[in-house]
Amino acid sequence: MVRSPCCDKAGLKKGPWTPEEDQKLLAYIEEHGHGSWRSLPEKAGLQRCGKSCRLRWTNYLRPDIKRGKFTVQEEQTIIQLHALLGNRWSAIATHLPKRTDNEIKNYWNTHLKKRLVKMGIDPVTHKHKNETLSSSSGQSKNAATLSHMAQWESARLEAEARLARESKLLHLQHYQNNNNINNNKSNFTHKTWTKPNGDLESPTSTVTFSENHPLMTMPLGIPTENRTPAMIDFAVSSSTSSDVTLVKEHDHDWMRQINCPTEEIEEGFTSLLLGDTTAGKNDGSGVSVAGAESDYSYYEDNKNYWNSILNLVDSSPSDF
DNA sequence: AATTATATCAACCGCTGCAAG
DNA sequence: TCTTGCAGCGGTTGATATAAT
Repeated sequence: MVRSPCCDKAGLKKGPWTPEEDQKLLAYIEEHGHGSWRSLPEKAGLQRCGKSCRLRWTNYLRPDIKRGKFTVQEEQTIIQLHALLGNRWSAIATHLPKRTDNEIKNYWNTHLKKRLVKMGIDPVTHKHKNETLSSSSGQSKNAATLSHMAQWESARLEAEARLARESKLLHLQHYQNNNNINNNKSNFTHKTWTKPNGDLESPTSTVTFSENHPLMTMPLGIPTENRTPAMIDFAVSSSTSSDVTLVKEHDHDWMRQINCPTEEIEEGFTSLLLGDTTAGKNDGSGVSVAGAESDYSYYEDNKNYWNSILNLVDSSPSDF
């Protein structure tokens, strides 16, 4: 199916947005919500295609966007999630709710990727270059495990995205209903970007609806004895929750390096990916188990492990 | 001060997935 | 089941800013 790009339409402006255009777009969305992006430009009096308007809104004008320098913690989160998810920027962005996928992508390409390369780490595989060459059987096994984990994680994200879409639809209906009843401009931000409980919500976030669905109902309060150190540390890296204290309960080498200087972070994460038993001591976390268990239990452990991690992240929205 | 190289990031392009008809 | 239209995603481009020579 071949369609000509919407922006090919004669008379439509391209390129940088002017303050006047920004104002028109903002004013329209504040008044009516964006509705159909396709029809928005005409209604808003803009000589732009809907796609351009959507991009301008989601990447720049949205009121809940955090701009400026990335914090070390944000960098760490991006690196960790990139190792898990690859170039799935929107998925990564859901864990950094105030950052846009475009911003994260740019930051990765201009800063983080280069930094990893400088350190001799392949930014695609997150492995040390020299380690990539030597592939022992143990490493192959870990690579296979990682692949299982990635597949599982991928399926989970899809389910999560689906749920988010459904929730968003409901939310939009809620907004529209409210808007019909009380078209009060000053309430815009609240009506559009907040959950019923009043918490801020990113329009692109898929992680803020967990309480509404059994798939995401694993509470933050996983019994301490059932948390793996990696789970705990990952949660710590993603939030400022009370889990912080738990780090002290587990003397674990891997993600604890989150709190170390940046140069050491990737080292630690790469160790995880490689299943480096020296860096990621096997303490039952399922991450760097050495050969004794069957592949099946291996898979099951990891499945539970990642489920726990993602649920922990889900239930502790980042707040940088 | 002028020129060139490099870095940054907003915006565009083309593709994919999904939903509705 | 197929077609169509739309939103969203990821890769890429190009304008601008900054640093180096």
